Amino acid sequence: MDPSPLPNQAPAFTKALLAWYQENYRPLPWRETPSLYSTVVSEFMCQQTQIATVLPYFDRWMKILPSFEMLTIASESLVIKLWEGLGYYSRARNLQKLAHQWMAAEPKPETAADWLAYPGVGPYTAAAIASITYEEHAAVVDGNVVRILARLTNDQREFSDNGKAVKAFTTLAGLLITHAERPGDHNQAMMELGATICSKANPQCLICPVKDFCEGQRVGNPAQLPRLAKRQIIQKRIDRVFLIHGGRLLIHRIPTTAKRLAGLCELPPGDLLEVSFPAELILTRRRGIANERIEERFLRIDWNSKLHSLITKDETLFWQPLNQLNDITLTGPHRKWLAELMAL
DNA sequence: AAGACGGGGAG
DNA sequence: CTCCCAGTCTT
Repeated sequence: MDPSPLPNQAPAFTKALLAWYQENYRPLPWRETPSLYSTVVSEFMCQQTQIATVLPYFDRWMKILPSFEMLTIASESLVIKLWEGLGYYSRARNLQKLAHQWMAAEPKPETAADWLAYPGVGPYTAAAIASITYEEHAAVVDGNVVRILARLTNDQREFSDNGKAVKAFTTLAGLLITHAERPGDHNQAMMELGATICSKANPQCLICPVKDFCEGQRVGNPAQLPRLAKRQIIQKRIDRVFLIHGGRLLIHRIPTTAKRLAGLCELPPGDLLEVSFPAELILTRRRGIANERIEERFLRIDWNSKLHSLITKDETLFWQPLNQLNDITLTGPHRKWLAELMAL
């Protein structure tokens, strides 16, 4: 006899899930002394970023900017500096805008619908804030939840992208949280389950607290779900210059009007300085950006008068003293690779 | 409905 | 090396 459909078992499901969560949750810093502010900050940082990466950033941020009010007072350059290396810098700018809006708001936003109007807050973050801080029965639907629900229902559909999958499981996620005693913990438990037990690779079905509700586990291959189409990877290559002159390093400040990394600093692109071979190739590094695969080649060039005129003419190029490199905000990889370049 | 947005950890 | 993660915004 087939088991009852999952929605009919929602009360028992959330009960089992919460019981497991209470005994097994990781003591993350934003769970120690929860507040609206710490919840908002952690949710912004965790967008598209793994928890382990976020931890040191979160701790430093909360020490320096412990409240919405402090965040509104801070300079944008400090905010970006604290975000250096996390990526998706619009999150940091949106977070500061949000702080300003929240300070001015009266009455204060509480529901997910209220929060959805704030910059940088989409369906996921709105539900997270409303459930964790205000115990609203709003379900988060992210990659973790999609994976869990696809396996629970043994859903074999193939989704062309993550957005489609999220939409497909939003209704079910909402049904499951309806009867949750503590909606905030229910949502966090779903994410915790996805991060630890119902992981993408090698799910630990034997110790899963909701395996009795899982059609995927009952029928066959939960590890194969969900079925998501993979995206094409684009290959790129860029040459950059590593030039030190008079105790200063040549830096390129990305225009604030740029689409990506606006306002941040980087090692100057070679084409900006009209660098041509032969130049001394001193380091090659690769990195991924979204669906791009970028190879960066670093060239050592010598200072000359032609460069001087180019640099003087271009306002995005400037000299930064070597002992003041921490005063500028570099892109994450360049911050890291600069140490290697200096050692050469 | 697509594409853009950054970076790093895991396997 | 490849994959993809506590998504959102723009076009």
